Amino acid sequence: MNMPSQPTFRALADPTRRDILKMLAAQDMTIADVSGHFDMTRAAVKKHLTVLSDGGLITVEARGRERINSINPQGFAPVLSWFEYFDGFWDDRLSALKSAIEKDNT
Amino acid sequence: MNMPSQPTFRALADPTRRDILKMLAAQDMTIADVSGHFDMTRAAVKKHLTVLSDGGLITVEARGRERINSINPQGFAPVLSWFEYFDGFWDDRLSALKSAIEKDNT
DNA sequence: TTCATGTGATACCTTTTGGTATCTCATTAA
DNA sequence: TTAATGAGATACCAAAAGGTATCACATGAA
Repeated sequence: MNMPSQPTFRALADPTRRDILKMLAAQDMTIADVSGHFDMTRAAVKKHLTVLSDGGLITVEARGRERINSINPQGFAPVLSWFEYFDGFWDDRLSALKSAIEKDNT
Repeated sequence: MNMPSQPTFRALADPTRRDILKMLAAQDMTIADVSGHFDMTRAAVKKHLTVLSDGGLITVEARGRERINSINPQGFAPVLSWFEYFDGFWDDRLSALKSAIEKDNT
């Protein structure tokens, strides 16, 4: 029943795709919308969107001749559950990790 | 002050490297130790360890002619803090996400 | 209908990536 | 001192990844 997590990790590995996810978190966008924010061809953006879709991180819905790309929160589950594996080993180190996150966000 | 997160995301993108991290979570290991668990050359494993080190996910300490590889919990901070960006957008969807994680772990 | 627009799909190119083979160096044991 | 052992470094290779260029197709507006 577990989704394979590899396509999701792979989708997150590229900085352009992570930027796209941030944009889609703010609002749904067509491919043309997304392309307008990057210095690359629409075809390249389309490829990134396909990878994101394969990773389950976005969903695509047709509306007329447009394709609405939306972020899919559930798609993050495989990654987050993978991280949870380590919780058991970090009983005492976990607080150090959390403070590290605080610093990183400063 | 922010560490660049790209090397970390990149390090996590490979399934072999994620397996190595799980092994190192259980116990520190030399390169030979890690290599014993995979059907690939020591040189290939060494490359993976270098990528993990570049991503800040492990630390390496010399002990005699051996190199002890240890997991570095703080190294996960850039990734976890990246995920936190989305929390603001998922105020209401967050519960759906969490239940999705539960399912994924079943 | 006619034409512009949003998208899909394919071929092609360059760089990166994951892997092997091989040689060398440093350290430890005999 | 002399092996044997653990590891680093380099060259090399095939496949995957990120990108462009280009053509085809469906939909909406005039």
